[in-house]
Amino acid sequence: MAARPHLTEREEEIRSVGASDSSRATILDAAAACFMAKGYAASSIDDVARSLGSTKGRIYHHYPSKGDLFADVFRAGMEMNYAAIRPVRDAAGTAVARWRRMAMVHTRQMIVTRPYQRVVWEGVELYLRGATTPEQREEFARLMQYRNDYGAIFRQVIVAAREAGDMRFEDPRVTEQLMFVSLNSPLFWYTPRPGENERDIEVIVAQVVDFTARGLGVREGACNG
Amino acid sequence: MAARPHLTEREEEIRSVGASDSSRATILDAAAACFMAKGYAASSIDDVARSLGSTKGRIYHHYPSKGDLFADVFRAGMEMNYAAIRPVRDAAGTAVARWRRMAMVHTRQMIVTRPYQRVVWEGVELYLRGATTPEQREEFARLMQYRNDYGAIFRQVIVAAREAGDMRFEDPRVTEQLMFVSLNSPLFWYTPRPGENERDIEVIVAQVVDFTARGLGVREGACNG
DNA sequence: AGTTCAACATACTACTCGGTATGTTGTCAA
DNA sequence: TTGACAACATACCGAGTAGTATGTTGAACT
Repeated sequence: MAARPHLTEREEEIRSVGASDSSRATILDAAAACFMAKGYAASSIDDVARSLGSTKGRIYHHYPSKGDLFADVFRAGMEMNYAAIRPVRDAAGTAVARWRRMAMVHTRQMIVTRPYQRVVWEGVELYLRGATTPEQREEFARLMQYRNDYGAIFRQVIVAAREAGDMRFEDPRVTEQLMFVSLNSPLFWYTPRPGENERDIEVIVAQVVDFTARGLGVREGACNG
Repeated sequence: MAARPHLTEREEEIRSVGASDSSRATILDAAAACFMAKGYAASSIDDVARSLGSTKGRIYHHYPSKGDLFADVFRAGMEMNYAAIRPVRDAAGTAVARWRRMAMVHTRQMIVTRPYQRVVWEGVELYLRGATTPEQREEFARLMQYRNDYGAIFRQVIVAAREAGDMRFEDPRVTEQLMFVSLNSPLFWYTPRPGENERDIEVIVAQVVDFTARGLGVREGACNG
């Protein structure tokens, strides 16, 4: 009988924390949607709360400030990206083949988790513009580091592909920027159509990745599987 | 003696209007810089005025509202783009050669007139998000038309190049988006270095255009001049 | 049954910002 | 010299907003 209460205690602790996390996740979704729709500065906490049918109290119970809420959406978006490319980043095959799979997964992410990814984009801009309070600046710096590491993964792969003779480009830094801007571009021009299915998305993803692959100078016939 | 006063009158009218326009141009520059630095929503009229060493009165004397000021920066940015590509858009040569010159001029514009072009970018986003008042919406609609016409010029050229067998891509609409996102990308990652000259900019422009050209499937050896 | 506490809602404050109403000044025509 | 007007500056108002302080409630725990 000593183990049961202990187990139940942990179960309920998990369920309790899970309930709180569930509410936080709901807030996070609403915040992502609101920040995407109106941008950070034009979005008010009341807007987010209204879209939830709640009031500010709920949000300030979970987040100390608007900036922290935004940062958490940023973090969640980046974690989604890491989780998405994890299965393919260490897969077997040539560097260019790995890159192609990573690029497709990444681009699909931009479409499927668009609200979060637009917050990531705006978060990067806010940081680069220095539009952050000193306290938030170090948290944003961590998130930027997180994001730069993600970029470095791609950069390593395309540099390896270039060394293997399967890509050709000049400055890796500039090329990384061009690559991400291309792969991320659905953030700005993709709008979900009613009755759209996964096939339609795959068609778009293919075009985006093909364009970017050619831009990176992928050798003709190198891994078109 | 009848012609002299008339001439002087016109001269002074021109000088007078020119002085007013000069003040407006100064305001426009400051507004573009401010909107670029902080974004539309986070920029206040007082911010713009402060950066001019003036007060709100000066701005509201020339512009009826913050939105109109923003729209005028938008318009000015687009006019710069039209003026920049005018000499090359109707030049002789193949479509792909015309495209390359247009692309280089356009990309250079993104770097040289960056504050204005970032406002153009944000203006497009504001319109697409519907973050405009009903009155401003029709002015923004005109500006969007203006911008879409500009995009159509490029689209016609790349479609012609494809028909000539010098490019290969699928959906022209998607491809146009990808092309502009690539060419515009210096807006987001270029930062002027101290002591940078025109050569350095040309190196960047070349990389951006090369990447985009390959992305558009420009045939190997087709116009690398 | 009573206590505690998480998860909110409500009420309020201090402050910013867009816009307006009005005052001031230099300039130019008559 | 004097009105008129453009080009601002100054003073002010109302609306919205981030953040806080406090009230409320249902559920778990004892």
